[in-house]
Amino acid sequence: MKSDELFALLRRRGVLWPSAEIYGGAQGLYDYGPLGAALKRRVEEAWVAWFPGLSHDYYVIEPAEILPEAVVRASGHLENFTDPEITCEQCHASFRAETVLEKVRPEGVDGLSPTQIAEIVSARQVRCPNCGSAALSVPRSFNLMFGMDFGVTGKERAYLRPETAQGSYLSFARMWDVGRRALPLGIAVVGKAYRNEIAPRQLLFRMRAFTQAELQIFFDPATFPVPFDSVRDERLPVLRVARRSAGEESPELVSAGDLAASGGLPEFYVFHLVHSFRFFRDVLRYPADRIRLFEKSDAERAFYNRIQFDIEVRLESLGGFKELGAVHYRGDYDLRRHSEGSGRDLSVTLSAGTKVLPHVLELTFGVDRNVWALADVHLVKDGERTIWRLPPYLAPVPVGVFPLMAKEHAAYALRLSDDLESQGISNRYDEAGAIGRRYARMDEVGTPFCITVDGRTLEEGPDRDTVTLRDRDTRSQERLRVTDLVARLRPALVAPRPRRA
RNA sequence: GCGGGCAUAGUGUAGUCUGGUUAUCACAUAGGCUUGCCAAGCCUAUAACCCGGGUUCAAAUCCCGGUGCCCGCACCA
Repeated sequence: MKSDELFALLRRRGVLWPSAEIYGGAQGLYDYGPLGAALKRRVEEAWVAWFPGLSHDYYVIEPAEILPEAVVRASGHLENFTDPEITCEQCHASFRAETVLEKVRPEGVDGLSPTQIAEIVSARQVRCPNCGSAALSVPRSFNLMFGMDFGVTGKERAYLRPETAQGSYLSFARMWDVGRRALPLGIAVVGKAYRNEIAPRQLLFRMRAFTQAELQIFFDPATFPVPFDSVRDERLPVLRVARRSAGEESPELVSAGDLAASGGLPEFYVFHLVHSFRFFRDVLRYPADRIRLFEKSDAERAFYNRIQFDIEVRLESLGGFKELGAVHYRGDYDLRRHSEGSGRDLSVTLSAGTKVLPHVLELTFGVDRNVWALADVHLVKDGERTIWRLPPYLAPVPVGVFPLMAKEHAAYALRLSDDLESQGISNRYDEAGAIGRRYARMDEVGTPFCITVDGRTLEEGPDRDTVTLRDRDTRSQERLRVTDLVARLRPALVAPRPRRA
């Protein structure tokens, strides 16, 4: 489905719509409706079960969304989260200052003010890379963070967090004591991050307020033991830098063992890459042949990342592979910067007596992007019917309960709906229209199971208190006792989780 | 940010060029009749010209500004 059509469907069904619509909308902001909010919540729950579920020493916290200026100065966001831009007055093309100046100033423009950049442009007679004109504008400096006054004096500055990870770094010292004073230690955050994007576009793929799920694993660089044998034979669809520079865009299947042995990647990194891949393939159920692990080159990744693979999924609506998650080996950059910035030594003493500044492995996941991808991948047309083949444990409404005939079976069906709800089976009751139309409605919102109360349910005899259970994907029906429903449904509604190391 | 295109019920649309009756049609939604396990049929109802200004006797239609969406460029620590 193209993105327009998909978005129209999601709007109509109450999954998602533009924010502040009655005022004409606000760029880069979207609201989730009932179905979208429920779906997003289930995706977050599945993520928490899977990633923080990898170890007893991984914790989920909820840090503040507002960062004092000192924090973003230390993290580098204040100076680096900006893009000095130069615009050509002649042809109206615009470029990063760094690009325009790369010949006359190969060391880059970090730390230069817009005025200094303008002076270099005029002194060196730099011309537009596009049309050759000398009519280049003074660069604007634009910080991608939302800043605000903080406190009553208005003198203090603070910023909405541009990524959730900072909260984990800030909490590390406290968590070292709350946890077992051992490495590895994992700190996960699921929450909003904010970026004042220049050109928000492609719906949920570049928003100004978006939800990230990130696990920061702090570890001793000398040793990060992982049960590597449990993943050694997994074959991963990787697209490495060497293969990319040969012009290839399709991934090749390489075993985890080979990636570590001859591929030059540490075992702990490959281990977590496998678990990330499995989450996308086995939990979100994106088809394996639509997933690729895209290695970022030195030039492409942030300077502090030592290894970076983006997890990409091919989306029909957006016409190509899109980044939905990533695995970053960030080294000791974060704790070192915050040690320097705060004056507090964040290195720790291990039980063996050695003192180390932990390194960070970051597993990051874009929640909103995956909500969109789950629609793109699993929402399919079958003739006249539209079916959202979501994994059952992600379905916003997992169960529908219908009376075959409203007049005769409604009372029983309503009671059944209530009973299921109180036993933790979330469901929707519907008696409007023909039964086939109700099934179709539920197919479209991804409900995997529909229960129908009919004449046999109410009759005396062997079928008393039995109902039909209809499957969304096969459309097959089975007849079973009402008392067996919960045991039958519950296992399908629990997201998978890995075995703990 | 730049350039181009577009904006009509919940959704998709006709009408705009060439200003003029009660703004077209389909689907969806709600109610009724009928039917009773996969979007059936009939009747009825709800519901729209993105926002602001201008031109005109008269604006969905022409002009200006804004907002939003799409495409390309640029950007995405």
